Amino acid sequence: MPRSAQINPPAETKPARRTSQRPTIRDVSRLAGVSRMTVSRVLSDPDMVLPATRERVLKAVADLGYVPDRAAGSLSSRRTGFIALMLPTLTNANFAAVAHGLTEALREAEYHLLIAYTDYDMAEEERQLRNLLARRPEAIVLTGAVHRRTATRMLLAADIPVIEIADLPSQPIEHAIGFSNYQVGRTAARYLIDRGFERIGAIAASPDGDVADHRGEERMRGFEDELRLSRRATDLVLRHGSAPVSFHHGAAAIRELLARDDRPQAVFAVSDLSAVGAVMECQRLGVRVPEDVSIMGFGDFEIGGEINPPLTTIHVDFRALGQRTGGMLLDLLSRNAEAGSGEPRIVDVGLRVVERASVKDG
Amino acid sequence: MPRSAQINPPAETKPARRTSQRPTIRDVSRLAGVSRMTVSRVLSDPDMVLPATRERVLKAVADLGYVPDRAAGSLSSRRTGFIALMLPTLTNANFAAVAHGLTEALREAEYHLLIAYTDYDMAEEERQLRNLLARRPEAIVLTGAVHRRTATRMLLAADIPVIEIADLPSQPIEHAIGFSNYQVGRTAARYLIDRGFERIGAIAASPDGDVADHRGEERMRGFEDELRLSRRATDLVLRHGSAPVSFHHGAAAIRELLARDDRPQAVFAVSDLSAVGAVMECQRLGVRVPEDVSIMGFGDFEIGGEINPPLTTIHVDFRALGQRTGGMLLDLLSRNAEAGSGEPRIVDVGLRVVERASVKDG
DNA sequence: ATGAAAGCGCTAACAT
DNA sequence: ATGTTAGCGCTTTCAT
Repeated sequence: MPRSAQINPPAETKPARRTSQRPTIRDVSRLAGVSRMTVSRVLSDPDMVLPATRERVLKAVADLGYVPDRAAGSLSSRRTGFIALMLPTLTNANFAAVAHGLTEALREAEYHLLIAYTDYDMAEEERQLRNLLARRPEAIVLTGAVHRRTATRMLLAADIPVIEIADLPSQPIEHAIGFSNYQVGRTAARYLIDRGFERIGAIAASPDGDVADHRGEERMRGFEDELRLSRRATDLVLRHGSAPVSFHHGAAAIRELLARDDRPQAVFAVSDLSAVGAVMECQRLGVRVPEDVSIMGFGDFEIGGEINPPLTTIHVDFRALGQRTGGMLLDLLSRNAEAGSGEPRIVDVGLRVVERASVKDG
Repeated sequence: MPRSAQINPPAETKPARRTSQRPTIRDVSRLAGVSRMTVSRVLSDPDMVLPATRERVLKAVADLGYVPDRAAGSLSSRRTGFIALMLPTLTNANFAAVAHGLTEALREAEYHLLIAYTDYDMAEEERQLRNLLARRPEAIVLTGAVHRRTATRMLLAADIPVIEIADLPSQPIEHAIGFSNYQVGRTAARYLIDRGFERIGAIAASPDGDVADHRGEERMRGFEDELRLSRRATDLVLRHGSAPVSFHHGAAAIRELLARDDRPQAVFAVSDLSAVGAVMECQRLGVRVPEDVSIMGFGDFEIGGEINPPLTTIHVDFRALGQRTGGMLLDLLSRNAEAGSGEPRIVDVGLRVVERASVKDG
């Protein structure tokens, strides 16, 4: 191929006192005898380059073990390929499933998930949010409903698509995809009332300062509202310990409830984890489920279906939620390239009672 | 403050046709009437700047809602603040705990975890690895022991600290922190042999092409070796279904084992998940644990301690593993700034049998 | 089909 | 204590 016959060295010969030893696009271009742009094209849009040139470049890339630096690419192209995801915790099967589903949906589109989690702490949410935004994600996904004002402001200022998931907020920041935790509570109460129970209880964590499970509390609010509407007492709704709940929580809470004079006939647990813990504790106490007490959970965790008796629960498809979020994201990001980002989208994925054997008729 | 009296506009006045609306360091510098470097200093090393100047800059930052672009910063400083973490899956409580522990350890040092997972697929590991390296992490943590050759080569070429975790590889790439899965198997077998059992079985997933649970298979190898050393038969070691295992796996596998003429007296499950599933299935079948069959698991998942009878298992502290990895990382990255990175470090966090009620003496 | 110039938004290194 | 210069490693844009 013709190379310019100038006396001064061409650009790609420019020496550099580099700190790192990793090859750059310039090293590849020199080795292949092309300009940096040609290397860039081979890597991003191979058909734009003559096959012969392309092969030469590809060989140079392989020989050097060249891996492009996305930070540099992002800076130039203004596309980072990051999607930010903020979760309360990773050590919850349902949230982990969301992350899993999302990653899958985004994998082909070459987006990379940036995960942060808050440990149910709103101050931490704000800190994490700032860190995330510094990475210039092209969109942000977070568990919805309650944020601090400054957090909301930062979100708005970022000027990227925002999707709130899991909890359907009454005032979404922009897009939302999830279900109503309030509705979960009402549904659970309705279900137990319809089974004919009179003394109905619940177990949840107590709301506690900055570290709180707002989602769980919403479920309890719905639960109590529905009880009241049916003229049932709400004094068997127990707030015990602090979030996040787990097996022990349920065990301790059911013990407390069973010790009461007006022991409940049926109990709704804020999470399957608590519910399973409660069932296990009943086994140990010789209290039969559901004959002596019916127990119902939320979240449809795998373990719930495996215990004896299997747990009646309320199911939300978190993995599908993650995948749908991924779909919406892809759509948002592609049409963002064309026209205005369009209307906020609110999707209720709904919920359903999964009837198993831990609840009988009252 | 004195500004140069040149006719051409000084640098900070330079107009830019920017695509994005987000404020840059230049906007802040203009508003505060200082140079960009001063802004940079206020944000990274505030004490270096006069209090009065600092306040002015901070106000400008707040007024504009300025969030620095880390991609640009990384490019310039050659420090991305990323640590890469590659896991088989996020939907396993123990791996999630590793991620959790690691994040905690790194949080203060302002490192950001880049998580990828392979779904136990080695081809995917390679793809993910390339994506991760393109983000120029300062170190990489991965679940150890088995990698493809090209993956190992990429890791070496990246010239950053590599820590293999969970599984202690026989030939570590560099640093390693974990335990020996082979030893887990031997320990389990030894424990059951010492309890006096003769017919000892095990349940695991069958190794299956590219998608395989090498760690689980290692455990089985150790288990079988120990059985042989004690002249026990290994024909009750059952490979059933495919990884990753869960409750159903254990239920199905124990059914198969119990149906045999030479039904085992004791069974080691490759994971607590399988073990719990097995115990639950026994409950349903009316097979008493441990009277009719003893069951032992691995991983010490929370649920194992909650069921009836509580599960005897082998414990590895994954969260501590994550935290220790974080500590090693911090140390490696700081001393990397000083001298050579030093010797490879291999840490065995060990394991211990947690004796509960699901195993009795044979 | 390929290349040259310019610049993305920062910070290291060297002034002053 | 603060400013200036010169890039970091890419991609955009505009030539050719």
